[in-house]
Amino acid sequence: MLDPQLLRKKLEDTARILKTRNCDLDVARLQTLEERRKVLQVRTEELRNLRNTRSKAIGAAKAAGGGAGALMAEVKELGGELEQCEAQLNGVREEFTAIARQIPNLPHDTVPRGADESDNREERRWGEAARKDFTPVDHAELGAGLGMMDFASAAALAGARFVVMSGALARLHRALARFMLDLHTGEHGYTEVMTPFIVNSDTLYGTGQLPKFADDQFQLAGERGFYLIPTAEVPLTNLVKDRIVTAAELPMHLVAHTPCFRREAGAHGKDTRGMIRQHQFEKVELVHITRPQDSWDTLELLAGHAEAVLQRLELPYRVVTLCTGDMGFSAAKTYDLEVWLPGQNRYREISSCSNCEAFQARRMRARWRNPDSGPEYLHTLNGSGVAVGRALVAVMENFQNADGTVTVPDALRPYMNGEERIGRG
RNA sequence: GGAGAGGUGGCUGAGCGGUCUAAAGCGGCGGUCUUGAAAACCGCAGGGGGCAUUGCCCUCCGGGGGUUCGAAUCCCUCCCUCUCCGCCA
Repeated sequence: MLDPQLLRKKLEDTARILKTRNCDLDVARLQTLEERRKVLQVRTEELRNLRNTRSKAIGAAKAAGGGAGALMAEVKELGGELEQCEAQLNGVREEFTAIARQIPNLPHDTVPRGADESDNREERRWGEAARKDFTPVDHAELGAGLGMMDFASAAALAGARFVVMSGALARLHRALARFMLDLHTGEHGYTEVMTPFIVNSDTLYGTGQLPKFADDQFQLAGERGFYLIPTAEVPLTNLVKDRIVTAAELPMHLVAHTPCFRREAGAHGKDTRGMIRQHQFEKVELVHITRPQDSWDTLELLAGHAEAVLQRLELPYRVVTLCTGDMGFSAAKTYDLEVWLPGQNRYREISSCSNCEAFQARRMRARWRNPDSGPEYLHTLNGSGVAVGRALVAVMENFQNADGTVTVPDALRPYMNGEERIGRG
C-alpha cells in the first residue's frame, strides 16, 4: 500500500512514476472520490458530534428527573441522515481502497526504467562457468541417469510440476538446506524461525499476495480461508503485523527453511522440463525488519548474504537489478541473483532480494516507536538465501562429470558423511 | 468433537445501558530530594483519522453485524485463549 497522502496530494506525480511499472492510474476517478470523501467525512463527523452531544443531554435530563421526549425525537431524526452519510462515505472509501490495494510500490530512484527483463541492469558477475571437455547435460537427464530423480512417479502421485527424489540426491537436497541455515545463523547473525506453512488471508494481504495475486495461491477447502504459504517471506514478515515494536528490538534478522507452494497459474508451458518451476519447492528465506533509515544499507547486506551461499558452493552467478517493468508488486528495488546453469547454457534466477520500504508495513500496520517522534512504519526486506531446489539443480549441473556422476562441493561434504561423489549404486 | 470460563491501554485488572472524557496498581518519561543511586513525593503520557492550524472534532474495550435517542456494558455470529472430557503424532 502506498501512502494514501500520495494519492491525495501528489496524485499526478505518482501516476507518472507508476506508468514506468506498467500501472495506469485512473487519476480522474481518484480525484472525484477524494473530493467526495472530504465532503462526506466532514458531514458525517459533524452529525456524529451532534448525536453524541444530544444523547448526553438526554441522559442528563433523565438523571434530573425530567422528560426528554422532544430531544429523543430530534436525535432519531438525525440518525436517518447520519446513516445515509455513513453509507455513502463507506462506499467512497471502499472504492478508493479497492483501487489503492491494487497499486504496486513506487520504484527507488536507482532502479532502471524499462519494460521487461531485457532492460534489467547487470551489476556484477562472480565465478566462471567451468569449461568442461564434454557437453554438459541438464539436471533432469543427470538425475534420471543416477536413478534418483523421478518425474513420472511424481506425476502419478500429484500431477505435473512435482518431483520425487531419492537416495543421495534427496540427501544432497537436505544438505543444501542445512548448510544454508547454518551459514546464516552461524556467520550472518540471523535468528532461525519455524513458522506455520498455512496462513490466513489477512496475513497474505499484509505482504501483498492478496487480493491481486489470489490466482497464484493454493487455497485450502473449508470455511476458514486458509492458504498454503508461497514463501516464508509471508509468515516471517507478518511477525510484526499489528505491532508497535521498540527501538531495542530492531533490526530483526530472520531466517526460515520452509516448503513453498505456488499455483503457477500464469506459467502454462513455461519451464515444464525438470524441477526449475514446481508447485512445491523448498527455500531458505531471509527477512529483515528495520528502521526506515537503515533499509537501503540492509538491502546490500542482504544481497551479500545470499551471494555468500553461492560463493561457498562455488556456483558462478551474476547480480542484476530488476527494471521498473520487471519488479515484483511490493518491492521498491530488487536484486536478482542468477546462477549459471550449464545444462541450459544460461543464467537462471536463484534468489530475489528486495527492499519493500514501508509498503508491506503499511498493509500490516507494523510500526516502531521512534524515540524522537512517535510511531512510524517499519521497513521490510526479504531475499532468498537461497531456493533449495534450484540450488540442487545448479550443483548438479555445475559439478557433473563426464560419466554422469556429480561431485559434492566441499561446503556440503560435512552434511554428506564426507561423500565426495554421487554415482549410480 | 463435547462441556464450561474468558478476551478492556506496554502489562495486571475494575467497570456489565447515560459525567467511561475507562478506576486502580505495575511499568515508562520528566522533575524534587541526593555526592550518585535507590526509596519517597509531585507531574506528564495511548493508537488511528479529519478539519483547521497550535485548537476543535470523529473513531478504537478480540473481528464483523444488530438492538437503542445513547453500547466496553444487551443480542447474533466468527476468531482467539484457558480448564475438563474425548480423540490423536
